[in-house]
Amino acid sequence: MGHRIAVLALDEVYSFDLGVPSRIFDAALDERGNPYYDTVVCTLDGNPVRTSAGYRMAPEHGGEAIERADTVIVPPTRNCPAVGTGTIDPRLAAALRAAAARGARIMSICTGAFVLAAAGLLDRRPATTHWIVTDRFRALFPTVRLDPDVLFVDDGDVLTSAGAAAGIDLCLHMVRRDHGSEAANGAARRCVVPPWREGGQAQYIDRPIPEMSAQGTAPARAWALSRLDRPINLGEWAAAGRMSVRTFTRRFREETGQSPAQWLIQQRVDRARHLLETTGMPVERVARETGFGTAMALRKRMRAVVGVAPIAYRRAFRTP
DNA sequence: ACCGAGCTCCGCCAAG
DNA sequence: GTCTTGGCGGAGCTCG
Repeated sequence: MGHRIAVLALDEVYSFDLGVPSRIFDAALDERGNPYYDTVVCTLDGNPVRTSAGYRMAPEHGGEAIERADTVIVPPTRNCPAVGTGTIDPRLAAALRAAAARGARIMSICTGAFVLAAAGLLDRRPATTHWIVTDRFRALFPTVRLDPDVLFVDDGDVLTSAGAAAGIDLCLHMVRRDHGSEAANGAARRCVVPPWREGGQAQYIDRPIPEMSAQGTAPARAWALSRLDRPINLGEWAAAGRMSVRTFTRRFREETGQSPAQWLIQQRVDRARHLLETTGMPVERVARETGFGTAMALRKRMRAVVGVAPIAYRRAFRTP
């Protein structure tokens, strides 16, 4: 069996967040259609817990699922004691610490980060949580390097994500990290969600629903994607969107949460990943086709965004 | 390792 | 009065 994931339901767990991991991970399939992950929902002692939505959830697994898991996921709960007092049930803390100590990955969604922090798993480490509880979190856990502005934070064996839907982004990110962007794209397609948003993207976007075509920067983004292999400077890009440079950059950030240049690098890296995974194209050529120009520029960006060099990325994810 | 030219981002502000 | 636009310039970055 593949990678085992245990989603830990605590009392008054939010049912939406509880359901996200199994939905995404069950949709991550290899080229033969076999699942990469084995995802189960459990409670600490195997007993039913209340959900936030007025029904009880009777799990088929208890603490043993946590002991076996390669990844443990903590979704948020309503009236979470960790948010109120900064403390949690000692048995819960012990179970999470034991899992981390044996090398399991620990991940939280939304205010689940309070539980990880209360278990001492985030001390002096970078993390995020829902933007609305930023002050509360800082007051309770001053040693955690909280970044309230991003969708999720991947610190290797500890991953935290922002409010609700950012859990989807983090799950997709994990699939991508483990099995490459083709696998993550496949899972996203099967779940009919957008392929992904990068972790660094802003939590708070003025206009979350980018209006279709209308006015706005959407047509300019499409234009950029159609000529991604060529250099694009801000002036001509803004002109393509029929706006001044100032208005263009302003609207762009409002609509995407990223600056135009950041977004462009993101798109180019995404395309480079795709080419590295699905073709044997030399790195120099991949760099040209993705608008980076030189292999050196591509290497630099890959390292910054993905953390590995192009060749290493291909070795890890090329499907024969 | 360093440097300078050029580009990007964004706060500020005046104009529509 | 309020909102949007876009020019300006400084800080910071990238590239050769």
